[in-house]
Amino acid sequence: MESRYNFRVVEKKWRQRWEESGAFLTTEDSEKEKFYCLVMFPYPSGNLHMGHVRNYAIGDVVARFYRMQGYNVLNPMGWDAFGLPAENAAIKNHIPPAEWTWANINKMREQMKAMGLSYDWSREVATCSPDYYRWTQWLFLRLYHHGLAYKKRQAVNWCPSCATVLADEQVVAGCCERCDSEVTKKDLEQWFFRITAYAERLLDDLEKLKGWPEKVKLMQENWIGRSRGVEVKFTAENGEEISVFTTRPDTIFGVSYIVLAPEHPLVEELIKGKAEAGRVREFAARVKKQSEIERTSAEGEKEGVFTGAFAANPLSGEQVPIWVANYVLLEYGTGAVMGVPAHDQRDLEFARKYHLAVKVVIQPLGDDLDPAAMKEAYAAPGVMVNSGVFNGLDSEVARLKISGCISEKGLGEEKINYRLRDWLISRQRYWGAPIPIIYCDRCGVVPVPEEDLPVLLPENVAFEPTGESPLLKAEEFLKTTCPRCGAPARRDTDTIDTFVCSSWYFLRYCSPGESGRSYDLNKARYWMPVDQYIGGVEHAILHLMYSRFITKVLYDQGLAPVDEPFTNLLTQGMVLKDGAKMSKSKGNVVSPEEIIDNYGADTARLFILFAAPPERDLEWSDEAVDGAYRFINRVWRLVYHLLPEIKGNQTQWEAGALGAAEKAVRRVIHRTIQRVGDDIKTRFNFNTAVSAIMELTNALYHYTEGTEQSSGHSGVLREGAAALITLLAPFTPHLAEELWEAAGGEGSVHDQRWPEVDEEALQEDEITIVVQINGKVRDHVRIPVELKGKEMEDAALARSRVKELIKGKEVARVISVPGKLVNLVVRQSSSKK
RNA sequence: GCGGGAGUGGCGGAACUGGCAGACGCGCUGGAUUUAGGAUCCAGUGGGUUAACCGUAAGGGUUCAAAUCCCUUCUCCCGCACCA
Repeated sequence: MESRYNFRVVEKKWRQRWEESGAFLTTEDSEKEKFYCLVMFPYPSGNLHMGHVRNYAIGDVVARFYRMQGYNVLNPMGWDAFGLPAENAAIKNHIPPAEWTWANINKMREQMKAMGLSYDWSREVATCSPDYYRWTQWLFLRLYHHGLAYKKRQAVNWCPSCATVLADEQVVAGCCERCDSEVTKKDLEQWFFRITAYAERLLDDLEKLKGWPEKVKLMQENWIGRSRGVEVKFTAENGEEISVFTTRPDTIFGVSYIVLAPEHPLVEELIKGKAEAGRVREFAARVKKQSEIERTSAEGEKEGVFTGAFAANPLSGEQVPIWVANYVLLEYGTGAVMGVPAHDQRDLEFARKYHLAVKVVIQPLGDDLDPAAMKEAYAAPGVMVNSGVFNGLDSEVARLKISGCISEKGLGEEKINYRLRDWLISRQRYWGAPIPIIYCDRCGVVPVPEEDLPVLLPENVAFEPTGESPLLKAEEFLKTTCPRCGAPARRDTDTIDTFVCSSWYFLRYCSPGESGRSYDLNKARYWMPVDQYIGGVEHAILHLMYSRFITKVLYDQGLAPVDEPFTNLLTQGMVLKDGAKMSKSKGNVVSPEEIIDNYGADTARLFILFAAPPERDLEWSDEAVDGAYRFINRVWRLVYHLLPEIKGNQTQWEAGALGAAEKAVRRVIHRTIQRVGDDIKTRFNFNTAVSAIMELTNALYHYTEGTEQSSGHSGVLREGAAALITLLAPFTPHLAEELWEAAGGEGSVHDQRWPEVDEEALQEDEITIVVQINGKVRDHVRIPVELKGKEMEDAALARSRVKELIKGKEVARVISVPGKLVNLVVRQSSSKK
């Protein structure tokens, strides 16, 4: 063993050995309990960034830890390899997307390997490989055949820069999630997945996900957005029925107008022949042109026009004017709402602006609302007024009664609405899995038969900077024959949203080599669900909800062994530098390659795990990296100096015969074993786990330097060194492996069992407790551990310092907490005494 | 606006069920070693007139005891954004 640690040599040596020995290859083993540890696979941009390093370092600690706990651990890695950057590179540099992507994959795989991650590389998958996307296409067909994939024409989100459509989830604040350009609307015929059919289950099953952060569940809950209410039919003067959705049927007598979305199909009927027709059409045209942002921004001015038509309130019979306004969305509910200005803030604002009636139908207790003076709508419960037979009722009661009354009389029905929309999965891009659909003039839409999959992406295509998908011009791809009638037909030129590719990869990892099926259900049954999933919060809605949806669909068809894919979820924070996310434009990027070159993978891993708990953002610090590096060298030196004591030494000791210093060290050793295990397993607090290991290192240093040798000395050192090395193994695997070998350990440190806590070693005879006077710490006292109540109190009162401080005072009360403290509550003694 | 999270030394962060605030690390100060620097080792390091006291965003409360529980306010971060 060298006296100085040479990470370059050592890290390389062990990576080679692990690879040669297949140390991390995994197979199903019914004897062992499985643990599926998964980090979100990356898009192969070609370069690992610090966020990746953090993600994989965390995952690797978890995987290695559970392996040492005796679990059969699946820890795979792969590539979310379809996507726009490959196409952009093709346009810019004339490199085919496949070539570019595979080159990046090879580069990133090397970078990952340099981190010393314990992946089973034999299970690697890439979504752009035909062996994989064949099954993504198969998945599409499964949905298609079950009525869960359908095509429809509608105004969809269009990103002009990516020249493709986007799902609602991929539009962030009116901009493209990927490139930030402003999203516009385009009328197109597109493929959708009927995720709304699963809205209720996606919502209800959130409850099953005990191991998910509340925050993520809440985000999904809000996104799905369930609301219970009633659809009520108002009748227009021309006899047309207008359905409106409301969650507040109790306010129905307060309706003073009806509003339709400008795109509502009934608008044209209503304005036919009316003087207002021109103005309404003009208004509707203008609103449609508004971008998503203008239209939906909260501060946006509510605007509307009167249609000239009226409708009858189904309960009161009252005639109310029908308006068209920009704040009503066609896609939600029925695309029409009832306006109740007195009890809804938006309606009040609208009513004030256009001088519409305000009618109070719910009075707060002990107050009297004045409709003419109201500045804020009253949305809380109260007593019903101006509501016919419902007057005097509590509004909460009235809500149910009115709702019941409406459905009984056939005026409408109770309904649950979701904000979740169907998932638009068509993309007008080349670099994705082609949608396996054929259009035949005779047969119409024909799915590609499963045995004809994959529909291969043509490789001989030209990329031009027009933004148009090259598939549109790929004649040999386009032209095909109808599988049903054999007539000439053409293929769908769109590709499948890459989020579909990534919503089943965790199943593919269970049996990645399968060529005759998407995956082996028995193997999936063994491995699924993922026990620990780790990734960024940015996927809280998109990827995580899509994966849940796809898993449920497969489950319902008997194809997946579970209906929720991820048991536990850890969402890691970002890596920041100078308080901001690392980005090229800010020039605050720290390259993982450089850090690994200069300090080694173990240092990089240790720093990142130590600097902050995983859910929180992590501030990069060059100095702290030095600190991690120093610690690693400190451990090396410690073991180097202990080598003569520990190597080949088999001295045993009688526990009772140990000296006080030896007992103290053993206590630290076993407390550390306990703390590190707890921190990893129950709290993911790798930072405190590392700090505990640092304390152990310090304790061993102090023990070797400051103590005379006594009984059990070498044995205790050996125990301490072994614990230190094994506890470090998940964090700094190369260092641990080298030290393990140097210290004469058998086999690989990563095959060792996690050390057991010796409860006896934790026992203390004497402890220090705190003595408080009136809640302030005034003294400490050593007492036998088992002392309680009165005895503790006596020990405290026996202290001279305590005596001094309470002299002439009366002890009114004593609180003693065994093992912790004694608190004496004193006051000036009364003169009567 | 609604929903969620956070606020602790010079810095990153500890403090698990209310029980010694600041573990561990960085930085800093002093010392040892060294021709020197670096590296290493040891000691110290919340403020404070060095001892009372004050200190966990601010103010109030509950309690023998509050970073931790309750109320009010402020700041920052994240998500949703007219969802009827």
